Amino acid sequence: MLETFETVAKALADPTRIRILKLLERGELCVCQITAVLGLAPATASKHLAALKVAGLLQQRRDGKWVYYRWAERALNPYAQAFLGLVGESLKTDPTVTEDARVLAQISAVALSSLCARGRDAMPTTDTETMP
Amino acid sequence: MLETFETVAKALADPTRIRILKLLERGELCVCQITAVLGLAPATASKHLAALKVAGLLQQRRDGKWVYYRWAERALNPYAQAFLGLVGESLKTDPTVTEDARVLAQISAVALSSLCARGRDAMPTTDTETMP
DNA sequence: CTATCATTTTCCAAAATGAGAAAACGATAG
DNA sequence: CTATCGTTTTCTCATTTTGGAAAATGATAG
Repeated sequence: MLETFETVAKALADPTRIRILKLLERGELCVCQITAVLGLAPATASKHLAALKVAGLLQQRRDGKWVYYRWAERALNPYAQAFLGLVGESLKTDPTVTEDARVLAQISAVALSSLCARGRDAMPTTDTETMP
Repeated sequence: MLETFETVAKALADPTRIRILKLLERGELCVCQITAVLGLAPATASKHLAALKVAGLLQQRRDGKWVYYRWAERALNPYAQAFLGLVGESLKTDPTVTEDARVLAQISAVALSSLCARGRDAMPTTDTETMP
C-alpha cells in the first residue's frame, strides 16, 4: 500500500509528467503529438508515459502504428483517481501548462497529416496524398 | 506554479516522508520522537522534515530545546492542503503506517522522560530526576 | 517477405536524491 | 561564561532518476 501510494506520488514528482497529465486532461493523444508539444526525444516521452501508466494514472490504446494515451478510467491503483482529481483542479492558469495547450491546438489543427498522419477521423478531403 | 506543485509532489514521493506525515496526522510530535519511531539518524529525519516544511506540508514550533512539527494549518503552498487531505484519506490500514502508530503509542507512554524528557505536560511525578 | 514508420528498450553519462558521521548552531542549566 | 543537549548543516558516498542516441520491437504497406 505504502509502495503503491509512493509510486503514484513519484509519478507526479516530475514537471514533464505533470505537463503530460495536463495535456491529456481533455482527451487522448498519440505519443508523437505529446513528443511534438513537449519537444522531447521519443525515448524520453515514452519512458515518462510508461511511468504514468505503471502508476495507474494513464492507460494505453493501440491503433495501427500509433499508440494513444489517456487518463486511466478505472484505476488499477486505488490512489490514482484521487491524484488525477487533484491534478485536474490544479495548474489551471500555469504559464507552461497553458502554453502547452496552445501549442497542442496548433499541432492538432495544422500538422495533422504531416505529424502523425491521419488525424482523429481522417477528414476525407480532396487531397488524399501530397507527393511532389 | 508548476514548480510549486512539483515541490509538494516531490515531498510526497518518498516512503519515509509519507510515514512522517501519517505519524503527524493526530497531532504534533518533537523531532526526537519521530526519529525514535522511524529509527533514523537525527540528520536524516531533520532533512525530511525540512523538505516537508519547504513544501508547505508541515509547520514548526520551537519549545525550549525541542522542536515540534505538525501539519501545516494555513498553507503557504496552495496545493499543500489538497495533498494533505489525500494523505489523510489514504493508507489507513497500511501495515507500516499502523505499526508506526503502535510504536509511537509505546514511545509516547513509556519513554516520555527518557527519550525527549518532559512529555506532553511534564506529569509532576515523585521522581523528578533519576541520577545514579 | 521486405521496407518503413511509430514506439519502446537498452545503454550510457549527467544530475538529483537519500543516508549518516561530524561539525555547527540554539537554547537551557549551572 | 561554560557545559550540555536537541536539532540542523555540512560533507561524503552510494543509489536513483533523467534524457537522448542507438538498437530492438510491433505493425502496416507494398
